[in-house]
Amino acid sequence: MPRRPLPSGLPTDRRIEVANRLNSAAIHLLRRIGRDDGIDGVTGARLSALSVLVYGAPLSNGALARRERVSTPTMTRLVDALARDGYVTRTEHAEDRRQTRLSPTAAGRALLERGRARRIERLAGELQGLATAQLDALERALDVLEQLETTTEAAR
Amino acid sequence: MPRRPLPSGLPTDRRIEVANRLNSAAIHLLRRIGRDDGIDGVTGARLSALSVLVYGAPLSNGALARRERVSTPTMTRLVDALARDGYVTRTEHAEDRRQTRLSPTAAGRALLERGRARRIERLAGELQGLATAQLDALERALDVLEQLETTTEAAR
DNA sequence: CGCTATTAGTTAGTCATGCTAGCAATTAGC
DNA sequence: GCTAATTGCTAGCATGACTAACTAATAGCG
Repeated sequence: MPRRPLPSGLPTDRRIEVANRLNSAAIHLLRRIGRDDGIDGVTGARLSALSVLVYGAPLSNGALARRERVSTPTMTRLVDALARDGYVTRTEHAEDRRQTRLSPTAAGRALLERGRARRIERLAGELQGLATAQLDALERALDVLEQLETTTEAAR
Repeated sequence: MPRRPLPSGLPTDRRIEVANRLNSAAIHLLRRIGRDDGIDGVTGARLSALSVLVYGAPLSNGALARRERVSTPTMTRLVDALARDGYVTRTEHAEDRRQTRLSPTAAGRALLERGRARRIERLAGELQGLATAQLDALERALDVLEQLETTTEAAR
């Protein structure tokens, strides 16, 4: 948890300072909410992939991997786990049998929509103590980060 | 990258929505800036630990683990890597020889202060296109997240 | 038509990070 | 001085990321 000005007091560029803080904040956030989710077994990476499916199904493995910015083998394994746990189904593509059509199951949708995954509940619980203005601040930053993501994506 | 309102349009609690977005944003952020950093070999978790040391050295392994909220074995391994790469030194504690005194080297400080680590450079580069108001928004959210962290810490 | 090239997905093997359990060394307490 | 607690480390497990290489299917071209 980097405290603001670096101790040596160098005129560190503001963007670098924000970058350092973002790095730590993201790591600490994910650590706090944990990576295994006991009963439902839905870890962060799996949840994130599932959320994309809920918004945009059906998608092929490759398309989902690109949206999530991971390699296709990585996505294969994430989908393996989600399918094993009954949150996602794989069906054949009608025209191109090389592809897999991925879709969320009802259970998969429910998991996301009701914030049922343990890690999300845990995080939401932490947010409970925040004032409305602070929640607003988080939302505005998320808008920026998500926009950053799409522009970065466009540029690749 | 969860697009805002869930498709089914359930009156999902606002905190749960923010929690979902935070989860995905953190995961995507860390993925984008990469996890191995080639030449300098300084990954996210290592950088984060190093930054705590730069602000608060000397610390023992256990104290650093507590601040970073990881187990002591995990911290041992992070410090192993940092020491191997010359960013941190281990010395004996004068009074209690069970403890290790951890301090950053000059190289360790430089890495952080000048944003030299690849992942930080990469992230700072992405931030370059942002307007001042957007950087402000990020900073305000980071204040909230960092405060959240200390309060959560107090409650454990 | 048939061979080659491309594309999609999966499998195999590697590395970084987390964890818990258990050990050795040291310090503290009775 | 013996026992208990603390500290750090080693070992072994799981997840999630990657690249390389394989299989299956489709597309393209002579």
